Amino acid sequence: MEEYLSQLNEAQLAPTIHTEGALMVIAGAGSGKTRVLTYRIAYLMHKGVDPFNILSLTFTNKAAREMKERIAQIVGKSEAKNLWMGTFHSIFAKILRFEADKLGYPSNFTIYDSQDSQRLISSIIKEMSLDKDIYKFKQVHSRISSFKNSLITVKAYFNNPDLMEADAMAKKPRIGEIYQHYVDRCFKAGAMDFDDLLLRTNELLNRFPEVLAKYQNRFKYILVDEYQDTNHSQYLIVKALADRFQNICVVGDDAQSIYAFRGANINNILNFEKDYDNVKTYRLEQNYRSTRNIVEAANSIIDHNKTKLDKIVWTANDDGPKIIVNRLPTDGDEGRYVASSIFENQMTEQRKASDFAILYRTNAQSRAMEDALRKRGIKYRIYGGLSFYQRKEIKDVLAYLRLITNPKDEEALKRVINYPARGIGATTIDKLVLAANHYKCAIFQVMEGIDRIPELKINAGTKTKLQNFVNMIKSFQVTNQTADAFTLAEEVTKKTGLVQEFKKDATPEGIARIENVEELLNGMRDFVEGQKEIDEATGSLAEFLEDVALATDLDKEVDDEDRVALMTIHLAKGLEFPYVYIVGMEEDLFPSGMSMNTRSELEEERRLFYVALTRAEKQAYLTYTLSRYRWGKLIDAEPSRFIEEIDDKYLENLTPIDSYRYKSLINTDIFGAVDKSKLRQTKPVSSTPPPSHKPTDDQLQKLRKLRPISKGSQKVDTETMNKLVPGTRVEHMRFGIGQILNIEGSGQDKKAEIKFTQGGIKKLLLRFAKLKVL
DNA sequence: TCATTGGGCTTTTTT
DNA sequence: AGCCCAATGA
Repeated sequence: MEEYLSQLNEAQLAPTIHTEGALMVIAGAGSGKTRVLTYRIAYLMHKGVDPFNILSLTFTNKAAREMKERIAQIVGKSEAKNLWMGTFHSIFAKILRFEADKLGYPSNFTIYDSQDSQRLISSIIKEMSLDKDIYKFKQVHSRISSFKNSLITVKAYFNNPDLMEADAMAKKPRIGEIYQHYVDRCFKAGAMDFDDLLLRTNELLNRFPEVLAKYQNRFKYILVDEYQDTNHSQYLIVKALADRFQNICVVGDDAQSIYAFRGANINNILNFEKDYDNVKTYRLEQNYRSTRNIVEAANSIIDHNKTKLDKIVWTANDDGPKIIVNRLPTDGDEGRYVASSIFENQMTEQRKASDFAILYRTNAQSRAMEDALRKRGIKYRIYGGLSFYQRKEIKDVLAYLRLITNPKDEEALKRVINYPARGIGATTIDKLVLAANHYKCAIFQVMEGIDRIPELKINAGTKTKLQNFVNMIKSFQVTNQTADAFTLAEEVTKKTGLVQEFKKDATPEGIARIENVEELLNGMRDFVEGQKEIDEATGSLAEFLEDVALATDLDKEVDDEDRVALMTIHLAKGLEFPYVYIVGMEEDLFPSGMSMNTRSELEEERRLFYVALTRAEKQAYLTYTLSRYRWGKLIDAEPSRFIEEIDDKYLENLTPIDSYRYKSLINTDIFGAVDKSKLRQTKPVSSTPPPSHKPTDDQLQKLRKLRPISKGSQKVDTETMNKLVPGTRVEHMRFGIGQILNIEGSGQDKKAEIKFTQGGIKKLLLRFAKLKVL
């Protein structure tokens, strides 16, 4: 047996060497699933499987890179580099580039990021003269995105009366038309958005049996990490590719499913056993990462969820310190507390800055943390938020580069055609767009043939300006034939006047902008150098742009500087830190006010909390405030229900509970009044205590049986609930005024279907919806 | 056509 | 409080 396999425990070894057939690995937090995936691939290769035949889909590019490095250490670099390993988006973007002509796309198609998509949708809404207050571009985008992720094409949409009716009821009857225009415009621009990378892959595999066969035969072994976060579109791709050999291994943890909001379907993992023949399921339940206190506290949280797979996470680690809970007056104080606590731990425990992470629910919370850390002189790095490649100045440079590789790219064109200002104004652009729509071609093509379209009525001066622009781009295209990406980019920033434009601004921000552009150019130089080492890569501009489009903030190489990490909980998935501070543990923030209306949304927030807590190896801190700045205003806050849900024995409260402030929405009746007699009622009923050492199989069986499925502990005043009958007019905090159409379910699960004057029909769980009878 | 200003909107999370 | 966009005047 290979030496590396001895590093695995029994539970990890079994799925690692089970190479044939379909298997599912349910892996608790910190149970070593990455190790299983890595060694499994190494093992396959040792058994003689060609790396070309292995497809491994990961959640981030960083995870892929790290796994590849690890595998390279075991099987050798030259073998490992042939593995197909990456995110769904990056792997299938490569395949789509190769097969693009079959779908009528150019192989150098652009990838639109969310901002590009939203700008395009915005302009479509404007061109259709629709009310932008009703058709909000972000909402429309997310609606279209969800269609695409469910494989609902424009045609399918118009064939589905339910969907159309739902949009009509929401006062947005023209969503379908917007969708139609959006798809057409993307296609015409030679652009795919993020969702297209999956949708078009499905199209490719469905429409072309020979292509399907080719990739089925190629990918004899398929591995999917974070399977619980795959959406329907991804699910179908995997299913199609695995169909022939059925050598598929999916790894996931239903308790860490946190992407339902972008279409992830938890049923993919819950139903895996039905999808393939003879599925073998393995469980990794021993946590190696965290102290027992943290593991058990996390278990006590997830116990509140109804929908979950049977799984008991335990650890042999020490108890460790309790989770510290602290209440602070404001968000500023919260930041100062966290900063000084980090400072203290650094001193007393001799810890590096990189041993600490501050996790929050929303990016907006980072500011208070930053300020405090900066004042204390603690180095930090913020991940996510406005990522490097989303900054305006970077996008400006990239837009020129995009336009050079794909002149049809409409969003890139509109971004730079008059930046820096060259006298091509909105009127002219509108005319061009109109003509492009009319002739069903790209704007750039209209500009090239401007002399042949006299009806445009563009005056001679403007015409010259347009021609100069076209010629400039064309000359860059010539350069692109011979020069590498870095050389070209340098020329572009100079000749377009971008550099001069940026230099006009001498403010600190302006200087930072120039530095960012320099950093981008340096990054391109590194890229060109790096690509020379890879066989298939050409170091072309197109390749660089693809990497950039699909890069996440986590992927960016950083100097090895020792810094505290600040990020959202979503971004922290898969990472671990000795010390973790989870800040903003307040109702309406975490759980988010947007996610408290249905049980499933609330359960997702709870899983998010579970993810946050299980990032901690040694010590976790939870903080909340009494009031915090939101939307520029100081507003009152109350502690998150999630704090209450953890059994007290795992917590050390630095600020004992002040009973009148400590009210949770659960205890608030539907009229908003607080029933003080019920204040402490939601303390978790002590369930079967989690085992403190490795349980025997017998014990595990028993625990699984005893495990309560639902708590159903909150009582709601039935009398007030009974007032809510169909026809009642009610007011909701967020959705405004509406009328109850229907009531369903009973007791704790009673739901009302409500038609709101604005925002359409919503189904709300009465226990959580703060409804006022009118 | 361009620059400035004021108003409105934002905050859920991301490939 | 900050960002983006639209309206306004030069």
